[in-house]
Amino acid sequence: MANIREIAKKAGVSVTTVSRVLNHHPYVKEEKRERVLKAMKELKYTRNIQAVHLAKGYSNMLGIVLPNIEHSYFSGLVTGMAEKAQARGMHFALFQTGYDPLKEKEALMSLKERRVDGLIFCSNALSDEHILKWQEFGPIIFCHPTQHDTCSTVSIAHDQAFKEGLHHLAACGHERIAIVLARTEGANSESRLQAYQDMMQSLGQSIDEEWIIDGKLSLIDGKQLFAEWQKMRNRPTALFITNDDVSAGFLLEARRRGIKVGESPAILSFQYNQLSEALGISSIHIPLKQMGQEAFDLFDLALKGEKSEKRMLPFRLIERTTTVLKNNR
Amino acid sequence: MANIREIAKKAGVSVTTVSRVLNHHPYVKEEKRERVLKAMKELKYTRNIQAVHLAKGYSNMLGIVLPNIEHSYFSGLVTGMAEKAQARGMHFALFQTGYDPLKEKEALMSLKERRVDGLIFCSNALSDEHILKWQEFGPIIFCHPTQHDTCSTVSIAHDQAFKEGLHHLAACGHERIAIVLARTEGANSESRLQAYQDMMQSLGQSIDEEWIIDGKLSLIDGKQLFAEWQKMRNRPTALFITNDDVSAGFLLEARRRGIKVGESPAILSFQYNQLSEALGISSIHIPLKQMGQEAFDLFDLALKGEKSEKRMLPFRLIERTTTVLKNNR
DNA sequence: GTGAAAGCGCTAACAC
DNA sequence: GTGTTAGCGCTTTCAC
Repeated sequence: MANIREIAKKAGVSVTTVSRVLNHHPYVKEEKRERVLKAMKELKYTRNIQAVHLAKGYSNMLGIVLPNIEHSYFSGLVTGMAEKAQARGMHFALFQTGYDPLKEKEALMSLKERRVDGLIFCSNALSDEHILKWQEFGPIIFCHPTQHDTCSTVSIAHDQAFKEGLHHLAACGHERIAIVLARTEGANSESRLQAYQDMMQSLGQSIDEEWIIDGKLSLIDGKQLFAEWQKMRNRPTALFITNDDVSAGFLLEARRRGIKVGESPAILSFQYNQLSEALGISSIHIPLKQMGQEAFDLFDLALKGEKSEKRMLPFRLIERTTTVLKNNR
Repeated sequence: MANIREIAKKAGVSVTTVSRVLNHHPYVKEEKRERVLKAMKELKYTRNIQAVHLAKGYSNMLGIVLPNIEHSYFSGLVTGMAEKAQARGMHFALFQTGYDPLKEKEALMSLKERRVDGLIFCSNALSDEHILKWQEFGPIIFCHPTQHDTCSTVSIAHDQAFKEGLHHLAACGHERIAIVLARTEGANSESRLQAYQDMMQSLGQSIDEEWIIDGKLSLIDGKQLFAEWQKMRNRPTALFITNDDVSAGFLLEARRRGIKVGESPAILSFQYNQLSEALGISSIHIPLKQMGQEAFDLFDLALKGEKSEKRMLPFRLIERTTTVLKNNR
């Protein structure tokens, strides 16, 4: 593979001139530019991007850290980021963590090693503080709210959305409400638990510990959840499920067993993907693609040295068939 | 950020020795090694991976080329590849093409630029010949069968699977069978069309051009497909759908309208993901994750200079509720 | 075992 | 406008 020196020799110019042509520097005589271009074509030259990056001190590469790309929540985010990245001529690497802190650490190491110019974190097994210590090596963006003001974040107002969801269920006449989370130790979980407790208290309803369910992520988990719900001693009349795939699994299993979801059990979901739409599941819509796009924008701004920014995206509760006004007998 | 020279100075050794320590070269006196290690710790040293890659001439990076990560087929493949890549200490970049040949070209350029060491192609808007011309710059693996023997491939026996599917539908008593493809110009489409025509001929059934449907990719497309099916003048009794998401959309829409899928319409699907399983859709199971893993293995072997290899994975037709023996009245 | 020095391929002062 | 040259940070040959 030809390099810049060979091109220079062939075109009878210096390497600087070749470099100038390569980088569209204005001060190159047209005649020389053409000789260089010709030489490049003849030698089928392509610049070695690694050398460029080493010399320039960046990698033009974004790292996206997420638990699992098979989950529609994350693939939705990635799609938004990828669109923007592509438009900006930037590439990206995926770091799948499976919520493993060690894997997150590896992503952080890649930042320090300069494999990537920055990271967008959609996974947070490590604490925010810990992650943000690595900011000295490049921008880090979160897709969840955090109180640390040194980093940019984009998210919806999770606790507000969560409260609104609970209110909706209460307004439908439910008091015995369960919540279903992906992970109780997640970034949003604590404030959600608080909101849940507050709401239940205001309903004058004591919480059965069975009603706080976690570790539910997939369609299969949702199917299983239905079975578990049926077996509960103190069965809730409504489930607030923070993930569309789980909700879909629940609903499909209910239907399969001939049980209608709506009055009881009612389910309210989060995220709003194609599947929950097709199934008519009431859900709180998160604009995932937009969120991904804005996460990239924030990353790009941070690269340019702009100061950090917290962006809050709108959410929307969409009532479908799985939450209806309950006949309180 | 400290570099190797500063470490050398601090430890009172040469850069060579530092490099040896970094690369676990055996010939370093224990005492010096410890001094170096100490200096690295004190200066919080991390090697600049770009410099390493430039010097070594590789990037330790795999490029995965696919149309769209939001599609479960591709995220399934990626999951398999990512597992293996991670275990091998290799990173990967995603190239989403949306079936756009220009985007595929960009991935090929990244190979030539040495941004990635090789590519796994799960998208093929460009012809195989065209893509394989770029092999001089690094290994290229296909996830579809190809007659070119210079590259490694992993896939299931698509046409055989397709034939088996058609036979199954015929055995259920169907003669008026439609096929639903993602794209008629895809890699497998030609042989599928041939198999379809052969089968229909052997059933003594002429093909209505309405029965060859393409451009169906998503759940929404599947819902719409159901509506289209209902409006057909010459309505087929069975649809062979080459994609689980489309099948699921079709089935859900049918159910919503109170129409039972099984005898007519019957649907047979391809891929077998969680959703089609939950819905009880008859489907031809493709071991996606394994396919991804083996694709990576082949890539790794190719990097090591091993000769190319064609791997064929087993498929399995799983009968569920959407194909049943038809009462031919 | 160890170090000097010549790369890897490109960029960007700086001088002309 | 153009060329010389010193980096970017690491690896690796070669001599000792």
